[in-house]
Amino acid sequence: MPTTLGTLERSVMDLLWSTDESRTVYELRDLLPDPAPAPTTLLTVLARLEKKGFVAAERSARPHRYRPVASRAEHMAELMHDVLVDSGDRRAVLERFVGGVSADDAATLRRLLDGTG
Amino acid sequence: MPTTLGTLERSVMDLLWSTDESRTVYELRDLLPDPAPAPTTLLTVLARLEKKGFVAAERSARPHRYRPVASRAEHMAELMHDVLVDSGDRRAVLERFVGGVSADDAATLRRLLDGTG
DNA sequence: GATGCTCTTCTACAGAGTGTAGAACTATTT
DNA sequence: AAATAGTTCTACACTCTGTAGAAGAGCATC
Repeated sequence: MPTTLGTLERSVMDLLWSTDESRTVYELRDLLPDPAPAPTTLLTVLARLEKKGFVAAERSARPHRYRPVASRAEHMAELMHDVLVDSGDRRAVLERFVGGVSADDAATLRRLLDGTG
Repeated sequence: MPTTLGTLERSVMDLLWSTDESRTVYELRDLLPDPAPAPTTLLTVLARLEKKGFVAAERSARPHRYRPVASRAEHMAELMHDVLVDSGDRRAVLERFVGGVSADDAATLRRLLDGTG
């Protein structure tokens, strides 16, 4: 099973991540740009996202409600960790990584590492 | 065009990344675990990797020689940057990221940010 | 320079993942 | 019970990847 997201899957996750509320298929459809996919399409996509562990469904509510399992930040940080893990040489990668971030990001990193974050 | 790598594509990149020498299809075939793919299979994969910008081919040599365009560390750092870029909230992601790395990695990060690297 | 050998490109196909949604089914409301 | 709203099942097309044979191109030797 892939851990990556297709374009529609990603759009749906972005919508789910953008609020603390859970969403129904019909709400999602209204939030997606024209031409919005059919509700059945979204339900298929949500079922797949659920199988992949990205969303949880609330099936007691009648239009079922969906919410992300992890926040966007959690997910993104996890992706970065995954990359680091199978990168081979962590130090070399971190060096390149730090060398490539903006001054702002570097400052943020310093604060976070200091616990002054 | 996807920027991700399939399993064989990744195996080939790992081999190319593991040395400074360029490699021919036949060398790669010998380095891959049994049962090794046919040379034509590897040539197809290498052509795709070239199109994706991962490898450069030296076509003057007669068994063509292939080398990675970027080092493994460069590639991995770039992946991490990519994630950060489309993560929405950089600070939140960095916070999660830093919070999740090992003590060793945190120390490495501090050194790199200090320039004591 | 014709013949064979080596190597590359072309073409093809199968399997997985994703976007897409109708048809069939289930639950709710009136 | 009938109508409506919502969900699941099934299906198909397209892309990506792994796979490699067939056909073509370049090279070495007689």
